[in-house]
Amino acid sequence: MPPRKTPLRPPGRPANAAAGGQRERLLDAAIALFAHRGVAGTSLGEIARRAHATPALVHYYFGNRDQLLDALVNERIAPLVATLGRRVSESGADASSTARTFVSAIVAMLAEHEWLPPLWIREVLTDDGALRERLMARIAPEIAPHLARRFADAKREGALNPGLDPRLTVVSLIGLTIFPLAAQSIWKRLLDADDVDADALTRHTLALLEGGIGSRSRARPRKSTSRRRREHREAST
Amino acid sequence: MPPRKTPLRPPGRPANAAAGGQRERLLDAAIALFAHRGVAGTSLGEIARRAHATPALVHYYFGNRDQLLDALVNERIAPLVATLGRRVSESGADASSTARTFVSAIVAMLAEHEWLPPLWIREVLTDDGALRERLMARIAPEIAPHLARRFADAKREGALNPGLDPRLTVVSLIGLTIFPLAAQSIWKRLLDADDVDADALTRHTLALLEGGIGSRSRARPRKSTSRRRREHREAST
DNA sequence: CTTTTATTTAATTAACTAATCAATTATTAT
DNA sequence: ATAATAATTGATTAGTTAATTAAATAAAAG
Repeated sequence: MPPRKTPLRPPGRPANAAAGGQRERLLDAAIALFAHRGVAGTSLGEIARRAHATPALVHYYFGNRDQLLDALVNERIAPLVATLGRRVSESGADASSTARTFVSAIVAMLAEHEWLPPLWIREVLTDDGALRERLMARIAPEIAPHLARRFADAKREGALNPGLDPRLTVVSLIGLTIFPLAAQSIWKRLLDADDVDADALTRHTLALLEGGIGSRSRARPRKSTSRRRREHREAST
Repeated sequence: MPPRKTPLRPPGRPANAAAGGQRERLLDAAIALFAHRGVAGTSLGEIARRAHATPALVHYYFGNRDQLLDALVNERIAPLVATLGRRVSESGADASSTARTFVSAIVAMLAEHEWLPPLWIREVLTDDGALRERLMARIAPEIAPHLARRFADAKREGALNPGLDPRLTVVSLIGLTIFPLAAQSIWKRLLDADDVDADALTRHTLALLEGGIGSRSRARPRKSTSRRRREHREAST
């Protein structure tokens, strides 16, 4: 009585070649959906549907949601972070160049894998994010503390802006990169900035890190009202 | 047959005074839960329970989830943003002082209302966030474009670091403030930075905006033809 | 005393969702 | 060829949870 809608694909093992890489396709679908609607908001069935497969197949390959997440972290995220870590630790020893390398590398990486910023925001930044513990335990410690140590050393040697906290400097760098990429759709609409691409973001951010917000080449309008007492710094070039 | 567990409170209007401000308590509970588990991840029943009320009461006051969100935005978020907007637009006309005012004011505001950063991250930044459209439509336009215009003017007058994009400058400022506050629990743990409070963040961020990451007082490492010039001055530890 | 307001309990309605099984077919190894 | 294994499906089950409404009740306001 239930008229078969359209037996899209009959059961049984499919004639090979066509079916190549179902598992990877499932991972792709999972990533895309997780980035869009969050891990908690995505059912295994949806993942399957998006990959033109069935819920049972997801179960076949991954067992359950948790193991799916493990696979996702191990096979898709960890390698990216490892590469980033390698690049940063190979960068020059001085703090500024480390920071520059980090910014360029992370922007490039996030721009190439556009699913990563939203996923990060949702599932790492968020208190009950499904990836937070996994990433905190395994991959974040490879980069952040390392950077913080470098900045602390630099500060001790007087090579860092003395007003900065080395640890917050790490946080600032992440805020200056992940956040803008994750929020793209908002500010592009709000500020009419469709023309801005990853490269422009990198250049802008590097300029900010290089010289701060104000222009060095001009006499600052002396503004006595605020606490701008500290005119000790030499605006040398 | 079902033995009445404990009729915690009998039906009917309660002896007044004790019950004052149920509605506000429901809003408080909603905010706290939304910040923790997200709007989609919070049932009206949970909100009620946290406010020591019943699901039906939520319905009585707000009708449905959507109207609850409206109330939340109108009564709790919009006023905060309006105040912020006022402060920024009253700030001095030059770009640097506007930026400084924005940073101090937004950090103070977010630190005072700790539910706001996580809520923002989850429900505004996120593609399907429950607050995105509401905020984009009503309150974001009051601040961001205004700032962008100021920075654009400043750049034209040579009062802004010429490497900066005025629109991205707005984005950077937000990334430097909301993000660190939203991610506190992560970096405090990861970087062992429990001592850092909102004030320290403000100072750090203002210093970064003032002078960038490097120290001005030192001879810059002469531009060695490429960055391959990494001598191992590797400090201790 | 009547009406309105605030509040509860209980019932109704409406979904999904994850997980597992048994059946089915293709491929590979023998 | 045949048997074993791998890949895949549809169907079923059972568990969960949520929003909404209706009816009941008590206090407060008029």
